[in-house]
Amino acid sequence: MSDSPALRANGFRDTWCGQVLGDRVDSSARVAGWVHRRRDHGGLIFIDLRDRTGIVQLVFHPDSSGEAFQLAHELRAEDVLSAAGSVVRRSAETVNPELPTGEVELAVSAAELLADAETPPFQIEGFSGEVGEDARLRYRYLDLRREPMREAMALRHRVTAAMREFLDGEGFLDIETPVLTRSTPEGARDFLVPSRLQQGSFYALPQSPQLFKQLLMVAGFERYYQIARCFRDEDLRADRQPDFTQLDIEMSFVGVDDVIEVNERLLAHVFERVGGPKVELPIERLPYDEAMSRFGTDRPDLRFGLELVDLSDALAETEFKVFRGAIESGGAVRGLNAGRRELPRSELDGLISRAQELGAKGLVWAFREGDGWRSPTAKFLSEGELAELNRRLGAEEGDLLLLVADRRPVANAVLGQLRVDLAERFELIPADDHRLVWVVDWPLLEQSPDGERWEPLHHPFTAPAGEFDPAQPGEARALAYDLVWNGQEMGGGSIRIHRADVQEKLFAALGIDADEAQARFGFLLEALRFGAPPHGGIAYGLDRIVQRLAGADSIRDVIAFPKTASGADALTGAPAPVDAMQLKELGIELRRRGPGGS
RNA sequence: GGGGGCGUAGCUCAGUUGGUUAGAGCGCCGGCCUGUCACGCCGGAGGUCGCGGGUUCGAGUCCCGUCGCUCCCGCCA
Repeated sequence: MSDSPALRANGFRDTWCGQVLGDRVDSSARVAGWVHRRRDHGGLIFIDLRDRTGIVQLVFHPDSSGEAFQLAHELRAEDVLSAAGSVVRRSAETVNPELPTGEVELAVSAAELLADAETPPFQIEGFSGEVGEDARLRYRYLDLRREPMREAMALRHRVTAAMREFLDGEGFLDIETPVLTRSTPEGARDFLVPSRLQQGSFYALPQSPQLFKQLLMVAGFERYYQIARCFRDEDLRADRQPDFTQLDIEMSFVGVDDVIEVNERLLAHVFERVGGPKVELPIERLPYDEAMSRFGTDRPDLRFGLELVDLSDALAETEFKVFRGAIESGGAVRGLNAGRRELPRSELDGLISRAQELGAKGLVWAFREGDGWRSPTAKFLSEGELAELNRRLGAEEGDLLLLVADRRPVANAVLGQLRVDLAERFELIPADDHRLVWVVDWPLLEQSPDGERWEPLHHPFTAPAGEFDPAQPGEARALAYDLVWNGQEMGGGSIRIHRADVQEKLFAALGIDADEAQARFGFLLEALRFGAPPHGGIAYGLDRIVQRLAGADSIRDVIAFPKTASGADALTGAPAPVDAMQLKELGIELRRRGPGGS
């Protein structure tokens, strides 16, 4: 092994691999990194050396340094190497146009093996097919060496850097809030942390810094932001992790338009800085009611049509019991025209299954044929009804029509999702198209599924538009806004209640009596009595934003150390049992789940 | 909590109707090679077919259970 004290005396490197470029020809360079690939020609050895910035080709000649040449012969993938030599221009026929550093190479005169590596469980360089997630997560530190992950992490950094740059320029202060806190009602299940000093009591990890940022407004900071870790103990999805990151923003003395205005400039700045899609300002705003009626969802994907149509009043007199029943019980018949399609019966059945999975009792499919329908349902409808449905759906010969008769929220949810499924199935979504939209004018409250209570659509600190009338809770509108990007929710926020009496009124409407309100949110109500400015803000799902910008399928691909679908960390083995001693200190006893237990 | 998909060499995968010795590519190991860059050529090693049970003369293949990964529904902004 070559041991070069001289090399190390000068430091391990003076140049990043990716920066060994044409302008350094005839100068010396010292690089350090990982052995990406070795091409041993017997009397001449090439090593591709990789660091975070890229790859450079090292050339080892036996006559320039026998010692280094011998070392190069023994190198293996992922060995850690420092090498010094002179940067030389490659001859024209040996230039590698695929490589940014491909016009030059480093003719090595000295090299030192800094660490040797076992054969990695999967290949770091490309061309090994897509590596399975089990292996990637188990050896995440190796997965992170691979180019897509290096790029994702660098992109994520550039995104947060651009966010900080913009917000700093706008006078926002970055202030941290506690991670050990108390449960706040964002709606999700809390992660709990037992207290040792106060046994039987628990901290909750924050689902968002919501209450603390409101307190910061009371404190007079006026403009705050934080790139904040948030925790929600719910099942995972491709775009949901139990711990995730928000860009959290709050401002004082603002209304909806003020918050939106700053945030539009923020988004335009960030996207421009990281080479994201061009953001046309102002971003389109879509009222909640319109989103629901046209797209069946509060997070519509505007990149394609297939809009929903209400058909109820064309069917008021229908003999078809399924439709009639839905309408008479206060529901609706809604439909969409998927365009001229051919689908085998198996796929139509698949659509029905999907509709049922989404909560519908059934799904009517039909193809327009002449003045009527080719459909199992056609025989239940009159000629006049069929003609009118065709007219309303804009159905032309051969168009596939889908109808759902149900309670309005169900009909919307089902058709809203089928609309997206069909757009993907028929490839109706233009590549490289991006549509941002603010969904605004939200209802403040909605009825709980059992119809017993009113619940906030956002959270209970959202300000109502105008006076809140407790006698008409369903009528109230919220000063709230969500940012939707290609049908995915990227962020949401609202103007907050800044008066204690209004906040108390809202708690009451939510069924939280004065005592409970005092116990859970007394500190907030108290703070609001000490001069709280009007304020509002927003929180973005940072992981989702970076995912979209990276074109990744899952937020796991833009998180350095994500959890698996079962909430485990495949690398560290968390969550894991703890010592009996630790439990004892916390005053916690584990009850073993026995055969008769539950 | 429910439904779907997957689990075979280090990695990515193939494996027919249940049939005798389970394959490929890449990687790995050894040898040769002075202009390669997915280097090339020659040779080689490497398997608890996730795990447990069952059916069968015989199971990678069929059945039951279980574990893990993943997608979706519920849940969750």
